[in-house]
Amino acid sequence: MADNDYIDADAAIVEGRPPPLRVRPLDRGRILDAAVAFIDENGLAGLTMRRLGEQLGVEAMALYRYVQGKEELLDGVVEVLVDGMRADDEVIDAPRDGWQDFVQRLAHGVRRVALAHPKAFPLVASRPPEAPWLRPPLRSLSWVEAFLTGLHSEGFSDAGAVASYRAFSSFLLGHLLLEVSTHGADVGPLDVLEEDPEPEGLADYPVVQRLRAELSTDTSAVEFEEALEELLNRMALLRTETSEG
Amino acid sequence: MADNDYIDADAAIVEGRPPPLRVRPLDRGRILDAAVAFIDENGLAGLTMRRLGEQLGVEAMALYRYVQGKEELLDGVVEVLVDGMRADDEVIDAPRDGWQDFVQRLAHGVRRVALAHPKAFPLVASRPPEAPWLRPPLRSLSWVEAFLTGLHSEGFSDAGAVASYRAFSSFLLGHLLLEVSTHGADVGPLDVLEEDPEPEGLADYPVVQRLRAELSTDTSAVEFEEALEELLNRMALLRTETSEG
DNA sequence: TCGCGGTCGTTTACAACGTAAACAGAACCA
DNA sequence: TGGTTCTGTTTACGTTGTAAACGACCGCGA
Repeated sequence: MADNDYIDADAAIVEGRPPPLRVRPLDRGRILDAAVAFIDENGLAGLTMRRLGEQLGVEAMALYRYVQGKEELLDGVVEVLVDGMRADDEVIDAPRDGWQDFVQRLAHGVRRVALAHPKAFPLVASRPPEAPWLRPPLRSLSWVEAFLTGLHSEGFSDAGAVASYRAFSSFLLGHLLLEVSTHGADVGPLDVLEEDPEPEGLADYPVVQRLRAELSTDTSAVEFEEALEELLNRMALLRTETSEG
Repeated sequence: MADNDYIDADAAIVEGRPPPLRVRPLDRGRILDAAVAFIDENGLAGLTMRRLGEQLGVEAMALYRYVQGKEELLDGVVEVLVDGMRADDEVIDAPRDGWQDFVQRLAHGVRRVALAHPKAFPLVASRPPEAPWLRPPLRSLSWVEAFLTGLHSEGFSDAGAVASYRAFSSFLLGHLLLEVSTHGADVGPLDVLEEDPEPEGLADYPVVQRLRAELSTDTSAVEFEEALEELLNRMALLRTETSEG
């Protein structure tokens, strides 16, 4: 497509303008961001090397200079999301108002990203971890380091910190995937989610039919907070344990 | 491929044998079972209409008489798994030794399937639910009906039963996906998981490096039981609540 | 016995995909 | 100026999901 939309670099130079470098040099970061945006809009299944290139004004093969292939591109998307979980308003790398506040801020950072990218978040959960000591969704070394160091500095034992890491992981995974799954998760090629679905097949399931409204209402926000509170209670127990199991 | 490996039906009939119907008539159930087996062996990414047909001794297009397409096939796989969660030794459709035992048996039924099919289980978690009142992983009407009815018969209020359903769902999702993700989840085309990975990049992450062994050890079995116990405690509170939030 | 629709699987075909390899223009450094 | 490098394009190939036409077998009524 790009055939003569190059900028005349020579003309620019003689006029004293800074060299415009064509249109824009393209780099791994831009590609990854574009991929996230694409998934947000079109769903994971719609992501294609060719279409992603098109969105960047470039041919598909151009991407291969910055990512090894599609698999690595998806890993990069996960990387972007995981890193994005920390870039909150403030730095949240270390506890400042106690470990409970620390953990709360981390949890909300993760949730914010999950809700911002509901169609991409399942990737964070389902891609195989790159090391056995990294579990989704906190699957980056710096994340885990920050988490363990933070708890450690607040009086957690090694075992208590590790146990907390696991409890925190499964808490986030369960609640956020559930929340995100109601709000357009995986989604096939191009799916049209019908709004108010079949009231027919429910005949054999009277209880579901009766509680259909309650089951459909989205209470995930308060549930998240309540469950987070419980997690903190559990972690408080882990903190004061001397031995462990 | 099948060109003359048809059985001579006439010869069979004159000899009094039952009509052999070629080799085997192929049906939706066999296709779905084969798909599950295929994912177990080769991973989700390796599943292909052609390869699945090949495994069934049939051309790819033959499958299209029983499933609409690949999307519907994957939905069928989820269906098989979800149904398989109930087919335990005993029927677990109703409480018999109290609701706690009931919930425990359900949980272990789900866990058994997740561990039996670690590469397929993420499908149960990440496919979009077919109705807003069904949440993964208990995403079938009969499952939810059994769950709610069971709790209801044990003294749970409507709101308490629904809240329990949600807590149960996110509990299962979190713990089982975490467990399964360490044991070969999504996995790309054909991936060779290295065993003992890079000890190099850990230089900047001393705490992770020091706790690397603890982080890698698999304690999911006991964690599952402990967290299940906590869930039961939470549900016990839900049961005795008169009003709700 | 004949034929005739129905069922089941195959064959052929095509657009779209991921990606290797060769290429071409711009940028840079001598 | 003339390579060398950097960046994106072009071309090409094998694989995928799937529509459409086809053909072999079955069971049937005449």
